[in-house]
Amino acid sequence: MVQKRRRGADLEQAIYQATLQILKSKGFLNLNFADVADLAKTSKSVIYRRWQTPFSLAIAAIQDKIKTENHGRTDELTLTGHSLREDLLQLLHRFIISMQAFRDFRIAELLGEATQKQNTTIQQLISEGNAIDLNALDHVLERAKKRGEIIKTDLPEEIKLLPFDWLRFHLFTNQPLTEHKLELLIDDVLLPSYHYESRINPTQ
Amino acid sequence: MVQKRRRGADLEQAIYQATLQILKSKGFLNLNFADVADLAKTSKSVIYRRWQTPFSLAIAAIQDKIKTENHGRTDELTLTGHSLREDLLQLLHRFIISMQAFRDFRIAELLGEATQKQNTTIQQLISEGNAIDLNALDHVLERAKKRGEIIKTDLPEEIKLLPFDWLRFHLFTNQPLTEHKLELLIDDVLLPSYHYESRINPTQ
DNA sequence: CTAAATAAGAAACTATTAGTATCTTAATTC
DNA sequence: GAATTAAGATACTAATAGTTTCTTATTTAG
Repeated sequence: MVQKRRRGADLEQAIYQATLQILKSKGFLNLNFADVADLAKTSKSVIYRRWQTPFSLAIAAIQDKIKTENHGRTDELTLTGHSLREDLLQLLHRFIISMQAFRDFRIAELLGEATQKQNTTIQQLISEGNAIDLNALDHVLERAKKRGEIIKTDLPEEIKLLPFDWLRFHLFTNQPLTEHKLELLIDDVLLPSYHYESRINPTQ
Repeated sequence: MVQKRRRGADLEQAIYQATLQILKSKGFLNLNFADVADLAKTSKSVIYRRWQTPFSLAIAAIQDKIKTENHGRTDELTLTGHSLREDLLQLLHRFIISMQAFRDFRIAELLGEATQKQNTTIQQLISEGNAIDLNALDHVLERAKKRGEIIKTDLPEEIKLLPFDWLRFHLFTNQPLTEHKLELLIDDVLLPSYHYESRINPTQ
């Protein structure tokens, strides 16, 4: 006998898949429960029972994808570079790859809604992401220190997060993220910053 | 005799003012023609005759404000610093001030809509802004060069725009833009980057 | 100064759609 | 096998975006 009705986790997965597909094709601003229900071959009421708004559904679907795919966590990257530069390239390359997945879901559109609602889930996702990125960068800097390559590893968190912020900004504003830009960032900004000897302010 | 009906530019200004006020208080996502009409003490149809969507109205209102107030253009700033560091502080401080005005209008919410529509007006606004910022930074670097302070003025545009991008990212993600962060950016990133002697890649 | 043209403003109307409620029945549990 | 739970279908309600029509104030032209 064939199943006529899905339920529970099974059904939920179908809804998440439909949600992500619509996010990709039409974007968050055109995401509504009726379309998701149609695509997932279920009913509007089923979705209303589970989520309050298309926003919370979208967040849930994305979180689910992150959870199941564990998408390119930068802190689980095994670094094989023989220099700070190589390690940084590896790290930020991985970061870009994992970000591309989000670009597909047009999360930039979600951001507006999130800031409006002072959404805590999004804030949490961001700060979790930041923690992972910080960790990864610290690892890179430690390796460089051991190699005897650099002077500074005590940079403030804001500055350590700068490369990730900058790349995310490019993503949000739909500016292409190329390998070349990555090299510019590393050679012209990050390496000088991490190598810089003193933090004396030449205020004259 | 008192005017009973405003028209033309007069009326348009009233609509712009109402639009900006609603952007401030409720944000773009809650901007609709009916509310604007009410607040501007005019009629919905008057607005529909002029603009297609709340989005285009919002853009028009913001553009109008930029035009009339010429809001803190960084390229018209007269620099008085006696060092690169001081000039950078002055420039980026001014930048932050002018950005705050936009923050009030919650343009982050607009961004989602803009990226969805591949909006050219926004793209144009951004690239105009970039040109102004580049210009201003070049001026700062030139002054430093004349003082004999720095080595590099031939950085690629992407890198010259980095401080502005970073600050904008903070704005969009509602992270506080403090004077302290500005100093970190300048001391730990920009000065090292602009001073860095060689661009040899230490790939071993 | 008057007639014609233009555009503001009011109001009613239509269509869409978000959200809710109700009911039937499949699937699960006890 | 009865009772419970939840899926899925359908219909309903309320809100509102957008349109249309009409009246009249204001401007322009003769």
